[in-house]
Amino acid sequence: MTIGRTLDSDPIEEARRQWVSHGWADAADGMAAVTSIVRAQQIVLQRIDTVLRPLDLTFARYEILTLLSFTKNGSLPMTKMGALLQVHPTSVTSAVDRLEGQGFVERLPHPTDRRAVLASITESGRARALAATTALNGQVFEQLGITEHQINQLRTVLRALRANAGDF
Amino acid sequence: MTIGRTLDSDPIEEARRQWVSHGWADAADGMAAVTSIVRAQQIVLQRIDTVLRPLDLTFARYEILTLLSFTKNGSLPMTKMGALLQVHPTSVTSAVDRLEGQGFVERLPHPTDRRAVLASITESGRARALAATTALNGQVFEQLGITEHQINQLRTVLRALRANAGDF
DNA sequence: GCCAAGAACATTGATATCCTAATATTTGTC
DNA sequence: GACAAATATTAGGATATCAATGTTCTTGGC
Repeated sequence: MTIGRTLDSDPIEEARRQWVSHGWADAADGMAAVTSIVRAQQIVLQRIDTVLRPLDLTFARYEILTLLSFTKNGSLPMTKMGALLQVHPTSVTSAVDRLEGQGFVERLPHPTDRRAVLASITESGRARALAATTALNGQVFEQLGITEHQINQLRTVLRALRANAGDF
Repeated sequence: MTIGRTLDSDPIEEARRQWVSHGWADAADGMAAVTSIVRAQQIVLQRIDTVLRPLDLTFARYEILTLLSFTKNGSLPMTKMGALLQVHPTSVTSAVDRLEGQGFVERLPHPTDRRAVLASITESGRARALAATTALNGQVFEQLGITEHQINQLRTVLRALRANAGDF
């Protein structure tokens, strides 16, 4: 469901004007950029969830399935997945709980470390991941509504932001 | 708390390479852009929450307080706030519940529409909003770690994306 | 003008997710 | 061998979404 009807002006630009007139001009552009990121994430995640819902997946679970499908033998330790996907260990646990209940993943003991647990993708998990990727490619990733040049600007700038935050 | 240690390479670029080698080159850049947006939002929201936690606020509640502080008489109907901030009515209700419990907002009857409810900011709400803005400006909005030029690129591109999604 | 049907407003309850804190077990190190 | 670190989990709190509900307003047919 779309939230609210179309507004006559851009709320973020309006907020930016408020920042300037309150004497916070030095922070105005940064505030607008941050708010834009938050809003853009809401938009794309909503589209993603709409596409994934018929497949009984969320974006977090889709990311795990796809990551596992890319590995050599289809399995990774829980902690390793959390590190690669930048999510909390608890989120990995709950997501794998659900994926296991759906039959898309199974937990296996780590061969050498008895503390660790391997999450291993099943055949039906592979099939579902592929279906999800196909749907997302066609309905989201290729339909962002901005130019290829803008997409690459976005990637470059956000990579700088992520690098500065210590992401890699 | 930071999640995971520093990785040797960019996970998003790695995913992009996987996309290309699986024959999904047309969607690879869009996938990378979307994933970058999601990750960037995690980063900035985590910083924001860290700054706001000592002030007993979340970003959603901060947005409501700040919006109210910008209005002429410090009050707005619930629905109007939801439309301006692009959040669901239920989220507005729960956020105002909490703000009311904190004494930062009070509910007032709408003067002409008996269905509607006005949320009105209190004096302590104004003080808290100002303290939060000062903290966010100094510790987040002015410290994004990217250049002013990149900030403006980000605003421009994300504005196009939002416009295309029907945001305004 | 009157009234019934539909729309809008706010809320509640149910569900899912994420984050924080705390815990039990296992591993590694001095 | 003691002590610290790592791994995964559980429990609890907060938030967001969806579905459904009660109330009030608005509109269109008569």
